[in-house]
Amino acid sequence: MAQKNHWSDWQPLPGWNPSSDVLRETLDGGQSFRWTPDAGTTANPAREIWTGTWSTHLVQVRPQPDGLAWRSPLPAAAPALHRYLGLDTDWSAHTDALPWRSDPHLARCLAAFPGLRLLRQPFGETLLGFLCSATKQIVQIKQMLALLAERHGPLVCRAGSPNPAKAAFGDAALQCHQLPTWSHLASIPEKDLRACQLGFRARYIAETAQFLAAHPGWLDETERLPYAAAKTRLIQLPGVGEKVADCVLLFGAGKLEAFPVDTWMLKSLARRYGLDGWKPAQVAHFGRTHFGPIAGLAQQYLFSWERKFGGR
DNA sequence: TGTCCACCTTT
DNA sequence: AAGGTGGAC
Repeated sequence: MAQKNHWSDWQPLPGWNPSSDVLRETLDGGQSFRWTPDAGTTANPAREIWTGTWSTHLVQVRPQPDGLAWRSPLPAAAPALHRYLGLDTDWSAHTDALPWRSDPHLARCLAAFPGLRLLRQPFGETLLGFLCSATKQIVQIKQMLALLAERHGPLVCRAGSPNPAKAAFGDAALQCHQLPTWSHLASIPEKDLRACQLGFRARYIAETAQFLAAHPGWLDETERLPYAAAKTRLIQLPGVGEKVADCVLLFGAGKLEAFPVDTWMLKSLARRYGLDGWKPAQVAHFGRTHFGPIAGLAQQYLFSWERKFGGR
C-alpha cells in the first residue's frame, strides 16, 4: 500500500494570469484530456480548482485575482508545471507575430481569449490521447483515458484532501493514476483495451504499441526531429493521419507550425474566411500560408472561438 | 492532394 | 452525430 501524500500549500505561479474561462479553455478545451474541474471550496467559493495529471505528476491549479496558484502532493512539480504550461515561452510575442492587424476575425479571436496558450505535454501521452480522439467528443476521450489510467496505469500517489470533512479519495484523488506507458500498452490484449470504451481505436493503439515496442527509441527520436520529418514518421503509425499527427506535434512537441484541421477548423475557415467546400488538405495549406510559422497558435484561437461563439 | 464508407460507442 | 483513418474503388 502506497503511503498517503499531503498537498503542499498553495503557491503563486508568476508569468500567467488567465481568467477562469481562459484557464478552462487551455486545460480542458481539447489540447489535454486529463484535467478535471473541482467545485469551489469554502476558502475559494466562486472559482474552480483544476486537478491534472501528466507523466508522474499530479497538480492542482486555480485562478486568483492576482494570478494563478498551484499545489501538489509530490516533489519536482514546480519545474514540470512550468514546462507543461509553457511558462518558458513568450506567448505575447508569438501572438503579436500573428497577422491579426490585417485579419479582423483573428483579432476578434485573440481578444475573446486573452492569454490563451498551447500546452507542452509529454509526447507519448499526447499520442495516446489523440489516438483516442477520432469521432469522439472531449468528454468521451477523457472517459477513455481515465479508464486506461485507472485499470492499466500505475498509481501516481495517494493524495488526501487537506479538508478532513471531504473524503480522502474525493475529487482530488480521481486522477491519481498515471497513463500506461507505450511499453506497457504493448502487453495489454486488444480486448482489454476495448473494454476501456475505445471501440475501433483499440486496434490502432494495440498496433501502435506493437510498432513502438519493436522500435525502441523511435518515439523520442521523432519528438526531436523538425516538424515535417517528425510528421512524416508519425503518419506511419496505425491510426495516425494528418490531423492526429499535427495535434501530437502541436500539443506534445511544441511545433507551432503544425496546423491541425478538424471539423471545427473546416467550419471556422468556411464561415469566417469563405472557404466553403474546401477539403482538409486545402484548408491546411491555406492555414500555413495565411497564418505563417506560428499557425498552430492561430488555430487554437480560431478553434476556441468557433466552439464558444460559432454555434453548432 | 479523388471520393466513399466501415469502424465502436455514447450523447 | 460525434474534434479521423485506412482501405477500396
